[in-house]
Amino acid sequence: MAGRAARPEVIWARPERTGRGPKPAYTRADIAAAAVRIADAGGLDAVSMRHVAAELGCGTMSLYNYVPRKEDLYELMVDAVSGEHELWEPSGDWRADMRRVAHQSRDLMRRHTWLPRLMSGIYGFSPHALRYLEHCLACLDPLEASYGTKMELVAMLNAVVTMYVSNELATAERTRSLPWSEEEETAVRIAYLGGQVATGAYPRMAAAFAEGAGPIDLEAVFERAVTRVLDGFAPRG
Amino acid sequence: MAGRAARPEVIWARPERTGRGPKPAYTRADIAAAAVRIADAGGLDAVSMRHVAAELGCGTMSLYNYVPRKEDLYELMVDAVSGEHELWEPSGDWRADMRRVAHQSRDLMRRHTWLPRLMSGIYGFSPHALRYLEHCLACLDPLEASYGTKMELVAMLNAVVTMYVSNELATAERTRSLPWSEEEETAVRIAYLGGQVATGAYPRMAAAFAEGAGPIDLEAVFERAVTRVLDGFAPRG
DNA sequence: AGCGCACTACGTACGGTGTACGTAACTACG
DNA sequence: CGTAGTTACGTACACCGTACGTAGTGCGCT
Repeated sequence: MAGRAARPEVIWARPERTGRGPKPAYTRADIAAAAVRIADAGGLDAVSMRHVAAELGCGTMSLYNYVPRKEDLYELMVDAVSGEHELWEPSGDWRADMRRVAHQSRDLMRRHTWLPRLMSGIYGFSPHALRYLEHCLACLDPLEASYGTKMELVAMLNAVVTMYVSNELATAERTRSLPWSEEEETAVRIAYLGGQVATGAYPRMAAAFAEGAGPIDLEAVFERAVTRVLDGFAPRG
Repeated sequence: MAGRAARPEVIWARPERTGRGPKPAYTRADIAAAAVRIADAGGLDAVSMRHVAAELGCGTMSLYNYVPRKEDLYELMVDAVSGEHELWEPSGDWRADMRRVAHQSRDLMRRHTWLPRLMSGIYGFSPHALRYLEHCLACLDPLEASYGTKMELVAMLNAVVTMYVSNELATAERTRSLPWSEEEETAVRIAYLGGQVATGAYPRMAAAFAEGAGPIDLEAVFERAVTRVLDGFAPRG
């Protein structure tokens, strides 16, 4: 009758250690690290309670002492890799600093390709997320704007970076690990798209694809996107 | 030895009807509609092959004649609701038109709250997505820019709208359907956040929360975000 | 006309999932 | 010191995606 109390709390609010029973064998950081290791190696779908428990070397159900629901495990994972954000002394040039933040976020998501999928569903302010946000706000000190506006800037930058990496990964993933060769794959897609476009129903799409015949410079796309976001918040003048 | 040929093709490339065997009992639209109905009522997690099949009134495995993998079912769903986009004759004012597009996207995601979760993982250009894109490009005809730039505009607008609705839904979802009362929930969160902030480690976060004491006007946040995106693409002057 | 094949339909079965629940060992607090 | 609250973990259940086999159906070819 231990009253596991499946109250849907925020996991960060529940203390990691309540000095009553036996010492917990693992820390939240341990568990998060194990889950991250699995996700990095085998993708997010490989992250199951059994799998993580096995990686830790404990029984499956023991995990539930630390993590009330799997969703919370996800939160732990996001927080863990958020800790990889390198924080620096703000330079005084908020645009340069935020640019650097954007690049770091992108690198982070490239390193942990499951991150974009999880970012959309996370509510809470995890410890590392707080540190990250505080750092962004510090970088934005030179910008004359309300904190509300600064938060909007950070949110918008994150949205753009996340979407960018999602697209990047989606196209990259598609070219890999298919029984078809890459050329055949793209050929099939081109054929389909070409067929649709050739109906004449989508003249502008046709023009767009004709225009972008060569390979797209994704790096340049990213830089432009970041620049545009920052421009939108720069004081007019 | 029917060679079900689980080739990872694009579902839109495979013809809906190959005039050989018995007539299919359902169309893709039927299936998509059933799945959408289920997702609207019970959330995305309620969408299972068995469930959708039951809703259609057929055996579970019959579904696999129409949809090779569940992921493709998702694509069908996204395409189906994309068809709800109302298209109009471009007004000549591209900013106004894109603003309207943004509002429509937001309404669509509010109506189908599972959409944001799926949007991140969809690669292909479904029929309705093509129509939608073509319409956006038509609205952008007055804007003097390359099609590449216009595509970037649409992508960015979508990213921002999606992220906005995700946040909106996340906060809305949290206040609902918990054994706790809403007041208690927010109290717990405030207590946690307040505790973190009170450590003094996050002075700017503290200031930000102090500043935004009142309820946030989400509508205004959305308008500002859209405006900023569009401003970023307006010709300098 | 009639054969054959590609297609539909669907039941069964397998390996996986999240997690509720019960039991046993353990430790800090009253 | 007892006892309450915690950790540890095995078992069990409902559900998932889907591979596979079988039976029936009707178009296309000879």
